[in-house]
Amino acid sequence: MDDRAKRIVETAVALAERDGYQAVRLRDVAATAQVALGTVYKRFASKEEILIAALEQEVDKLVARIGKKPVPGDTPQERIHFVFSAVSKGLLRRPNLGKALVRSIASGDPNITERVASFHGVITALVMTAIRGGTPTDPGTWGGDADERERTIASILQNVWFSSFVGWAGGLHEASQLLTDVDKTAELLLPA
Amino acid sequence: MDDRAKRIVETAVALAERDGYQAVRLRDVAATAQVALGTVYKRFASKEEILIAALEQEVDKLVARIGKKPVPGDTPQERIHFVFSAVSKGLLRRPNLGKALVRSIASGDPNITERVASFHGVITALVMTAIRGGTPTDPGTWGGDADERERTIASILQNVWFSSFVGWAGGLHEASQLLTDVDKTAELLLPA
DNA sequence: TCGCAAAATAGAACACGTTTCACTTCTTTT
DNA sequence: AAAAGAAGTGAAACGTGTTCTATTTTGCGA
Repeated sequence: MDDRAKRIVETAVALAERDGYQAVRLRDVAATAQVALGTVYKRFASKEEILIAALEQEVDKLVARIGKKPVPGDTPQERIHFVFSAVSKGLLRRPNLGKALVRSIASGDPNITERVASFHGVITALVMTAIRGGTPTDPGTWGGDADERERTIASILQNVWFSSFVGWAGGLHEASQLLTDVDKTAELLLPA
Repeated sequence: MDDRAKRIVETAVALAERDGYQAVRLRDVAATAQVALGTVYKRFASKEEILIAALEQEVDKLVARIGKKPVPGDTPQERIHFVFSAVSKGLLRRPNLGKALVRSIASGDPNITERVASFHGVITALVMTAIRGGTPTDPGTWGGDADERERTIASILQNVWFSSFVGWAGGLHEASQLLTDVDKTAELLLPA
């Protein structure tokens, strides 16, 4: 990502953080990033793609923060709690940004399908590492039949988390319910 | 809902079904429904609200179809499969409509929070009935402490279903994965 | 039936995502 | 250093959601 693209994404993040999705007006983004509107569209195909780029940036920061060390916690439950807590933190601390990103993720835009899939993939990898313990960015020993159950559990946890995240973004419940939902699910799915 | 409002929603459904969310152009809706644009906005605050009204109509049809009889199936798993199958059917059979409705549900628009909550409430009720067996529209004996576990399970199942639904709408996977995800979750959560 | 308030209408107007275009400014190649 | 092409710019223009207004139509109580 070149300099201009970085400024564009940073500006979009700042605007989303301050006043939410609808405040990310591309004319304002362009002006604030000191770039022409046409340049914005030379870098990004749409507003959604700018926000997805912002999401990727957040994910990169997250992985840089927690990906290098083994997931802390003595039980799968504790480690799962830690991972989802870390994932949620950045998004909940800036609610307007978080809601704007959810909206993009859930927009259904076919042009961003791959990047949304990649986002889900990163979360899945983190959760699987949390279940069995270890370091997220280590390949470890994956792929065997015995992983099937863990993969299913990771997928369920991620679905619960994501759905609850969307619910929070839509005003259905408080942020605290995110971790409550995940914890309850982990409790039922994992041997004590 | 008066006559004009009905025509508006019907038209929106028809357009969404044919060509998806972006094809629900309110000028077209108005013209096809033989109504002025201003009239559309007297009935509905926004495009999202029209689509949410369409969702409510679908939900009503669903409840009319499966709400009066006991949920069929001898085990909770079978009954859960039946309920989610029924819920998904109407939306998957008309994929463009389904995707348009998901988009509205997940839009995060605060003006529709209550109606989205009500939608989730209906699904939850159906699922809880499926878990213990019985007739959805019967009050039955709810609310005790012993229901807590069932309520949690229902909520998890619903979250998994919804998240998978959003994933399908975004092109992440095939429609068939919806029921696969739910079945796997039910298998892990419920005593055999 | 008359008169009036509410509802509906046609159409203009505005906001913002997106596209297009004519022009300028870099960068690279020779 | 000059030419050529790539990238950036400013501004206009288009589509569609949303709002506004002036006018007409409708329904209803007197």
